[in-house]
Amino acid sequence: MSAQPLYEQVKSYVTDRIRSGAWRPGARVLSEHEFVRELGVSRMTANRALRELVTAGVLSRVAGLGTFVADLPAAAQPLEIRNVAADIRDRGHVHRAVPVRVEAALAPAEVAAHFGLGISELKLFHSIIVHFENERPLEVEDRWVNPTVAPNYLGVDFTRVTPHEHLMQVAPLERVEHVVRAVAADADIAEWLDMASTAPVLLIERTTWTQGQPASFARLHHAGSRFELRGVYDV
Amino acid sequence: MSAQPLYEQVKSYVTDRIRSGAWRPGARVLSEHEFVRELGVSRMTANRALRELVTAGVLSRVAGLGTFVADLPAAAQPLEIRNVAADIRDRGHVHRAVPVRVEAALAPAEVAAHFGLGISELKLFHSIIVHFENERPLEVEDRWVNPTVAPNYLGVDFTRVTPHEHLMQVAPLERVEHVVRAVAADADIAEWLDMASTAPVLLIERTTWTQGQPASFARLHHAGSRFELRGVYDV
DNA sequence: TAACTAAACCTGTATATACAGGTCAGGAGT
DNA sequence: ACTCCTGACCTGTATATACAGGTTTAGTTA
Repeated sequence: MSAQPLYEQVKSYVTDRIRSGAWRPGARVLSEHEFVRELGVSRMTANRALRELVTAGVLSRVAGLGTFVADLPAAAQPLEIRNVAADIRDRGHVHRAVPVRVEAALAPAEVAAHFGLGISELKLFHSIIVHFENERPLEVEDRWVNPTVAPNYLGVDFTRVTPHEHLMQVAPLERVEHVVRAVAADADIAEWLDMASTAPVLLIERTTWTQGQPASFARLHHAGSRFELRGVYDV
Repeated sequence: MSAQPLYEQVKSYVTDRIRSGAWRPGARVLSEHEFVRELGVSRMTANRALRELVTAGVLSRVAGLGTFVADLPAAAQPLEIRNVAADIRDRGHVHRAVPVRVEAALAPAEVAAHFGLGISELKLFHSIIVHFENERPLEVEDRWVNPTVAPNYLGVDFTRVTPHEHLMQVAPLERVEHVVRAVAADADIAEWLDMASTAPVLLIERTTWTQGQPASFARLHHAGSRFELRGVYDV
């Protein structure tokens, strides 16, 4: 029929009016039955359009009351954390990974805490890998891995497979948590990232769980001058 | 009938198998007709469940081929940027905003660029506000505002209304862009945030558009030791 | 052998219908 | 004046049905 599906046209009908200011936050939008009368679509089509705008955060609905423009469209803006290796290749640049350390080691207390361990005798797998973009260091990946989840971790060739890719292969991902902070580089990080000591570093801490147990805890250090996170929110 | 809607049960049926590892990334999941036969639901119910898992990034579908477990469930992990004032109050703490500067001024070149202006004669509105959490400075909000969008900006009492709240009131939000970086504090920021000069700062740059034109460009400086972004991804 | 075709799948969209249950206003009864 | 009930309207879920169009395989034809 037309270029766009009907339910997308209904969504545009709503978002156009929100963007133009005709419908302001908190205002009531048409009911499903009103869309049926006004636009000549079926209720199920109107329902799908409105439901999808709810999951997108644009509208909010109360059964029995009506549908409303969401109060705070900017309350929580999403940002994207992406895979570094894929990111570099997407930019058309050359990615190279250099393993600095691959070992079994006792985790320091603050790392052990992420695995739900106390001061433990258990050795974890530990890897430090420097990721280069066109031969400039971009990220230092300092990762601790639960040996029961990835028993062959120490034997992986990390110049060809990233730790994340290996973990995804051996165990299904169940939950990922990220914390982003700005910190000062310590001596090691500064050297690996080829920058002045105490220079600002964008640190992403990523904890992953699989089948109910912590699988991996990674600290991703990025040179502040060479790395940024981006996010765009439309409508 | 049961506690959970049918389509949610179908979603759980799928995510349970993905979490357990029975269905791995790239694997084919049941077709809609197979769900009808296996689970005794209608095709529309199966369709809704699978469609919602696609928008959640868990599955991917190809018309004519089938439905598959998404290859990279961790390809792009969402992070949340939230409203500072609301964030502080959500933690049960006291928020106080102190306007340091509210003026009309010529924008420096790198700010003017965000408004699509060259080296311009046009004065923009400019505000610098320090946000305190329990009397400790948490964020310095350095914002430039398009006067045509918010003509009364300079008259707002920023101890009571945040600039963001005022902008939301006078103009509908159309697009928001964020860039997150780690930078070293300059002398002013360090003083306002009560920390050592050149200490690491988590900088969020937020540009907003309304009705096709740039409305506001804000630099949100956060003490690295006191601020973090968090995001959790499940299933 | 190579090219075309038909059948059997698949997802994507759109509709009519049905029932459940939440919310509110107004009227009936105490 | 107050309570209760009912009816109108709302969203939420579930189904059967229909048609369009993509993909693959098998079979047929040139």
